[in-house]
Amino acid sequence: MSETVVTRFAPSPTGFLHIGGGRTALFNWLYARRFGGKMLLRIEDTDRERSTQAAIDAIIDGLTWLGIEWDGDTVYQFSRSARHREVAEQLLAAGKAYRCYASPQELTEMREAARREGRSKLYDGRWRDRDPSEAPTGVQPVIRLKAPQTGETIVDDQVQGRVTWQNENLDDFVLLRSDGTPTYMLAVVVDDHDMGITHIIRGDDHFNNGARQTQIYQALDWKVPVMAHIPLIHGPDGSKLSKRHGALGVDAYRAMGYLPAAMRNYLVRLGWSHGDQEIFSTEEMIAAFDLPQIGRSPARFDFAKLESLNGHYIRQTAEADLLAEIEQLLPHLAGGAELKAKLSPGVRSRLLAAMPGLKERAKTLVELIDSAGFLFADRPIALDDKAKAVMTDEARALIKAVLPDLEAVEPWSAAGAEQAVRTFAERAGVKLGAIAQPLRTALTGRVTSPGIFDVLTVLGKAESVARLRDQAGNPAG
RNA sequence: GCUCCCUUCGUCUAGCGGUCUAGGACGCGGCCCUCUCAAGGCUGAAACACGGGUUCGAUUCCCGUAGGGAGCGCCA
Repeated sequence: MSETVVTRFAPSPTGFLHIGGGRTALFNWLYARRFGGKMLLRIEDTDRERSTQAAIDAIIDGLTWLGIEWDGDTVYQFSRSARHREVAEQLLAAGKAYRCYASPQELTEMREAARREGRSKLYDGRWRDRDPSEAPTGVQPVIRLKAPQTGETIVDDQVQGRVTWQNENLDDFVLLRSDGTPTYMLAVVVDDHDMGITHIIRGDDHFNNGARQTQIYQALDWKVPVMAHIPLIHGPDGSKLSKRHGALGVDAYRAMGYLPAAMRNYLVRLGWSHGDQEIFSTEEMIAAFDLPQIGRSPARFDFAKLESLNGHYIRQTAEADLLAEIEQLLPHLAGGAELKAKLSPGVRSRLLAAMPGLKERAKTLVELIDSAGFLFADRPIALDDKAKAVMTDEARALIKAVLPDLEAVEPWSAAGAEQAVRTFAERAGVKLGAIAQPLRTALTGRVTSPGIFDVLTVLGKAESVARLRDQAGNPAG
């Protein structure tokens, strides 16, 4: 009878939800879903100095945006400190832990001396076997685990394999601080146990902690959960992921115009694979995800691939959904508010009509919004530098010459406009491109845009003609 | 310094002793399509870190070397 899978995501609220945390959460979520289990969320806020409500909000927002849902109530670790203390006392009573009266200064000196002499910086166990009567008065002790000094501690990790530590290389670490609050090491074990966690999937940076935590489980005679330590994500140059590289909050990725589905797809393929498959719907990820396919080497973060994936998902998304995404994104963008104000029903329907041509060309939502700028620009249309170079005297002359043909198109349609322009080009003895580029420039102010006949259609006859007249040099009317 | 981990194209990866003249994807080059830019199609360049073993046979197993990473707090 196999037990139900229970995973957890346990971030410390000392900053935003970064990309590595997002992936860890995704893996936990996928694993739980795959095996019909649950994923719990625990906020590790035992560091009162650095934990903030803003960080908690950012983490929850980030997970929500990524589409990762957790089960049950969020557990706040700090609220469980009485229980943590209780377990520390229990260990003390059982002789599995002891009080250490060494002061922080004393320990610093110990480590410095160890370093000078080329010895290990581990705690030397100076209070391990001392008689309690020797305790100095007026000093609040910490409680340390009485860890085994011989033998070995084994972590049978699902990703890293079976790894063995010689116990002499592990020390008597602190369980309870002198102020009576638990350390991370103790709190994690107690909470994971009490919450019924069966699988711990977390970053590789916790791998060494895995051995220490195993010792706590053993001292308590509790069952050690299955562990899976996933490799960290590195920057493009292979070094630690820094802010400059992409160690941004997931909210930053939203602001850059990435879609949650693209983000999930990119993240799931960072360190995990399923044969040659690159594109995964959420259902496919859940169906295929498992621990053995997680690689053991760190992956570098690559914006180019993320962009490519994002472009794919943008193209896959229905026009109306894209419009909704854009409207949700606007408040997160600089200058988004003014743009939002311009979204009248008329502009929205224009945007919707132009969307097929727009989404084909955009790698991010921000690019999409930018390329849609001509739809709500005011006349006369401002030309960018490349557009100015196109707008030569000949170009103006061509626009002026084709205008009457365009004005004669009735009813206004892409097909009608196309026929008029093609016929004109033939008559004038110029290639279609020679007339299309000036038209595009006059209509959009840019040298790239969706197909010119689509632009004409979306803008409508009156607006198109007016914009063309602006550039042809003829004042309207 | 000590402990632990990692090493296939520039990047993400497939590969779990012979099927590898090493596959896919992103990126890059070329061609096609074409009103621009994309998208799409075709195509090209591009990798098993190095040195020893084990084996009839190593990208795959073992040991070194080099390089990279993580940890060594009364932080998490």
